[in-house]
Amino acid sequence: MTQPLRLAFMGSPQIAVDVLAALVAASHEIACVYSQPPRPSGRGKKLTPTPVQAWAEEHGLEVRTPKSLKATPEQEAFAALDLDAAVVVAYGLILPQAVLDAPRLGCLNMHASILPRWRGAAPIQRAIMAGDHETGVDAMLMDAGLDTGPVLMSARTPITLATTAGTLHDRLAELAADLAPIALARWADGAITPKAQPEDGITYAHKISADDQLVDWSKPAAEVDCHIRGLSPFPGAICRWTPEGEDTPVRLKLLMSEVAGTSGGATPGTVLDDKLLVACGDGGAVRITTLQRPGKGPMSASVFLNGTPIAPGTRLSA
RNA sequence: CGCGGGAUGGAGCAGUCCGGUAGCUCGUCAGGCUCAUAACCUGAAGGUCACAGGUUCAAAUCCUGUUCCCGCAC
Repeated sequence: MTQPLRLAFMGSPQIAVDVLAALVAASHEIACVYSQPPRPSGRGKKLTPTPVQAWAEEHGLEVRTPKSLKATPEQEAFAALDLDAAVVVAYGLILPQAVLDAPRLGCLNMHASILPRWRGAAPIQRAIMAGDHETGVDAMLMDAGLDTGPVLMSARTPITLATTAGTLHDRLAELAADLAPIALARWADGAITPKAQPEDGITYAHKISADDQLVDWSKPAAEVDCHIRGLSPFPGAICRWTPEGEDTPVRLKLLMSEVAGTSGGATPGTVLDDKLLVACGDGGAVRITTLQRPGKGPMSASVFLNGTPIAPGTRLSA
């Protein structure tokens, strides 16, 4: 193994914590941790630090939470750390050129897709939603573009019909935590030649919007299923259901499903049996197996239906 | 004080507005039917209705306070 390196770590969500922990375990010196500033969140709208900040403070690491790195003083403070390298995982801030150039070995980013596919904010969800059969983690050298830098190393993992954004996230976090120290060490040793990303196959993983959550029943069953799994458990695929005898639709969050049966020509969105088999657009159908309603936690469909039967013929909308 | 929902046998819910016998679906247990079953039939067990006060002849239900849980927002 190589010499310990003097590093800065930049990241915000849980997946970044796993990588940070791996770097600490690999005996690198973490000179400073950067994370997004605490935001009002959680019930009661309390100011909550990011998972990375919380973890770093627990482990006695210095934490900085600037709103932006555009200001010269911030950049000078960063340069003054006199770093070998910075490791960036889902930080959420743009790194100006001055920051990218400051560390001796540059800035390494761990990205949760096989680039150039799914550059951007939500690669995990987008890969499942698009029906990809494989994804992975890339370690790459950052440049000024959005996830455009040359790739150092990759780790791949399959996506199956049982994969959700949640399980995939955990799997990729593991891979990223394994890969980061290795890629860093080999890069520091000069053992890797960075490989420019292919020109072909570029896609962008745009942030999930509220509209992206809505289920479009007119799509083929397989796509509806991927859509549901790709947004589970967060932020969740949404459809609306109007209980019998009421006017106001209830927002249902669909968390797990499987392709099953046929629509028999029924209008997409029609419930076909008493176990939440829903007609889709290609003559196929999807069975909802886990769901959640407002004010309640996630529930398997059978449990949900015990207290809230939904009759065949009921129409679900987006 | 960000907004909102909730606490009722083991699970999910109704009942609360308009106080008066604890209800539904499922599970569990026993028995039956069946070549057989997660199917079907019959029966049974299991609840201080979150907690504490108050009003009342009478409170799951009305009033006051408390605790705990959850959704939205990320």
